[in-house]
Amino acid sequence: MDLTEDGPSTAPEFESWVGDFTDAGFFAWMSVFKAEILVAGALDRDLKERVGVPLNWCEVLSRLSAAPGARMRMQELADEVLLSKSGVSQLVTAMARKGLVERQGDPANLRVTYAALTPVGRTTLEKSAPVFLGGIRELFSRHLTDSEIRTVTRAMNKVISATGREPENPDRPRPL
Amino acid sequence: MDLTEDGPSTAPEFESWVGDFTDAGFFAWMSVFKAEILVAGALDRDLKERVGVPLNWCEVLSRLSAAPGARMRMQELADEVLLSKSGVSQLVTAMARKGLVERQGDPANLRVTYAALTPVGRTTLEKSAPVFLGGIRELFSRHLTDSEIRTVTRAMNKVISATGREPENPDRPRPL
DNA sequence: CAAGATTGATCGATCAATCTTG
DNA sequence: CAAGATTGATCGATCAATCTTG
Repeated sequence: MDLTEDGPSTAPEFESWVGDFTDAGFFAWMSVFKAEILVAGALDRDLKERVGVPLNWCEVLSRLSAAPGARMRMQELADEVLLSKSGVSQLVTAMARKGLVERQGDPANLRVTYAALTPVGRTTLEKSAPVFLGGIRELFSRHLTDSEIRTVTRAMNKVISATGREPENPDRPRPL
Repeated sequence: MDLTEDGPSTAPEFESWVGDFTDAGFFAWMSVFKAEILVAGALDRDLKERVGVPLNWCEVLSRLSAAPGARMRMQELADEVLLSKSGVSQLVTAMARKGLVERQGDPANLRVTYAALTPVGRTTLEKSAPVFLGGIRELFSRHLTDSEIRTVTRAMNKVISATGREPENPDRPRPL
């Protein structure tokens, strides 16, 4: 914990640096924490019920479809969906069992494995994407003004960057 | 999905109601999604490493300490920490095994069970709270302006309310 | 040995089934 | 029967260990 730098909303100097369960930053965090869990949960139930595919799978399908050749290295995929290497390995195994993705080796570099979208996977993506996007709108963005959407995005992207990860890049969108 | 009502950021009528992976609402959601996962993960690792207690446990301790009599019904606790009934039951069993909480029956109503904070639990809370709150500041609120904190809180609380849950109430804070 | 990936053990959470009390 | 809680089966994710290739 570095106490020498001051952020934008640091408490006055005569207060403890720790803050307490009553400060505004704490409630802001709690609001993000709860909103994410509730919306992601509802989204996941929706997708399972209406398309038979969990939120995670939907994310993977959408990322693969946006990648060149509709495929990605396991490592890279793990990074994008915020899963561990082993997590992605198991996930891809499960999705492959359903025929949505396919493992492909690279003859030029025998160390890497690609996860590749199959035609069935693409069809499933086309079915799930409207539910996914509609859910995000109904559960989340519908309740915010354009200005709030901009502020929230900017604020959360700063938080993401501070962890050393890349925020989502709107200039590299995911076409359907 | 209800298509008859219009929210603040609905697309123009000539566009599909579904939106696509490129719209601002989608990127706002992704930013919240990622930020929550990354911050909660870092917070959890921090707490485990420095206090030997996961984020969930810390939440439970803090909620119990804020409750009248430092105890809550299992049901109520489940609701506050966004876990299922069985989830809380197992969680309390695990925490009780470490002596942090205690199950208490109510002689007046034999159906309910209380989870009560023990003295050891209170000591653990006092050790973990600074790490918890410091982590939130370092990982999250430090990177936001006061104005962003206010906007994010208001926006996420609207989203939470729309799911039918209660946002955190700053007028009922959690004293340490 | 480092990079990339997988496997097996384990942990945490949910769901469905069950139990007890009002 | 409904409310409150727990138990057992199962699922998803991680970590540590292992395997293969550069």
